[in-house]
Amino acid sequence: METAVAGLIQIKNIELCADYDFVMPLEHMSASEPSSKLKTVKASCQTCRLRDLCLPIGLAPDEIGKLDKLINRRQRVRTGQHIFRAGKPLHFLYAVRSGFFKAYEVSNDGIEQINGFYLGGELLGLDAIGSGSHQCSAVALDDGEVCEIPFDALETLVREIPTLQRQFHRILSREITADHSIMKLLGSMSAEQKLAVFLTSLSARFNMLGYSPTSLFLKMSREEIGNYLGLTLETVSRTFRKLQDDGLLDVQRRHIQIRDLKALQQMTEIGHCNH
Amino acid sequence: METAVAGLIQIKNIELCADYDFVMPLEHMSASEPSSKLKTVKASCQTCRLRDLCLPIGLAPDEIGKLDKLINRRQRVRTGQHIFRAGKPLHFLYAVRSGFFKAYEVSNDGIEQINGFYLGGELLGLDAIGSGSHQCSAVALDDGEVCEIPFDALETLVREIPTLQRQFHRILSREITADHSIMKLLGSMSAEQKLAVFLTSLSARFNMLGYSPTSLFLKMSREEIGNYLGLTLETVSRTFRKLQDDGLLDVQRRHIQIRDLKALQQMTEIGHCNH
DNA sequence: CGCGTCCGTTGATCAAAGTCAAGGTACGCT
DNA sequence: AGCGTACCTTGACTTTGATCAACGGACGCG
Repeated sequence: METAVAGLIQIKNIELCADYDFVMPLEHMSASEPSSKLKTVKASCQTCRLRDLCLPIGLAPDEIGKLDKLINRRQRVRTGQHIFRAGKPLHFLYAVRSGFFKAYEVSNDGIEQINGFYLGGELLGLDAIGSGSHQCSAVALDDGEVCEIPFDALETLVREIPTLQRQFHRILSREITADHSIMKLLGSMSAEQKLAVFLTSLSARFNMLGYSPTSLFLKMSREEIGNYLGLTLETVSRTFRKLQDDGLLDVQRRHIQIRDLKALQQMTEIGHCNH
Repeated sequence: METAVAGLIQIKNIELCADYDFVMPLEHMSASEPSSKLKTVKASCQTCRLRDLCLPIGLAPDEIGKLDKLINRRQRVRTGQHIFRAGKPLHFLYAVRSGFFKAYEVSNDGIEQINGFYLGGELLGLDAIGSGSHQCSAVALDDGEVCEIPFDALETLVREIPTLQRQFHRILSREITADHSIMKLLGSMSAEQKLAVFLTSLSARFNMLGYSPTSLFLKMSREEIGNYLGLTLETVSRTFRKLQDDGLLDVQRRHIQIRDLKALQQMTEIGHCNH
């Protein structure tokens, strides 16, 4: 459990990046977001430690410079704050620099549906491009930072820099393939498999960001996990228990210690699906 | 039931478009596809009746001309033929001109997962952009035609024509939002709701193409519907029965006559979801 | 420090959909 | 025409996970 806590701290540390001055704190989200106190700083892909995971992959230094000029600011976001809301016009895409975000929709019957969780290096707001307004809302489940990318300017730059264009298309396409995996999960996996996929996916993403792949601190509740995986919160809880009893995990509420990552990954593949 | 058959015939008619000469029949898919006899013709967006649904939306006539130059051919595809296979490198995207297509993946445990069904005006192969090779296979469930769009050339043209760029990005983004709807469906709807969504979606798409929104001829088996919706084929069959007993449908195997579209659409929204 | 709230756990019960099995129907092929 | 196969339907039974309910621990706040 001490290690789990260490994992947590590590996750939080990603946002520490010394070489930027804070520009004046700014009330960004006006009336509709009374609790917002988003600090903004000049963003820089040049020195961002996520530049090999994010939009700038493969860009030459001068091209990254152009991209930097376009991304005017980096925003600090506190837990519980929204970066955008469903229905609002699309002005920016948001690149996650640090923290942990949830994208969700609320249907007119008032039921929430979580579309995904987003970590460092991932892009939020792509589903808004089709209609020009955000389909989902995005909220921080942990303190973090996002880079604000003006969409129109990005499209213009994308026309100038083929490598950037290619990368942008890749990102859009990968969002599609990721959704296809989730569709497979939702349509044909048992509760146990779903949770195994969920954990191994988180594990891999944390690992990519340089954190422990086995010591996870979950930023979301059991209910949110269940919502995302098509399960009830009780089933999520019981399934965590089951995986713990089988010796695959140590579960201490939101601190998850993966004891047997191999076995978890195998559960992901093996076809004891239903249909 | 006669009307259902009429619907079917109508669907097939879309591929009749008199003003193109058939170029020589061509063995397109070489060794791996022994049954292929794909005839190809010069494609033309200019005169395509789907130009307001497809990639050329909003383009000026001269811009459509440029797009035409790039899309070198239109291919006839017979029922059961593949247009591409998972694992093959991405050379082309395919715009459906007519017919009915299924995109699916087979995981290494041999289980098929259907990602979607594609009708006229829709684009196949978008999930290949991320990795550069096709993630899924695409097969015709009915005779039809597809336009072959060289992806590299498309990216180049997209850089030249902002309107085309915008439209391409919209299409990619809409694929994402469509997948999100399916995720919601898979994660939180009852069998009855799933089928209602499935039918109303098909109905709307047929309608958009100019066909009857109430008289559907399904090109896929119960098993394929179930696979897509996260149900077994038996449940699909029973649920069709239930909807028929409730007076919403007439079901004659694959001929579906929608008796109460309004009611079907309402089932789609109402929140007797589970979690 | 003590209280209240939120979140997670656990148990008992129930229902929806999966599984297994047995026909039935349409359609293509010889 | 007759046969065979693939697909669909229907029934009986089982199972997984949802639902309802009670409780317990952690944390924040007065």
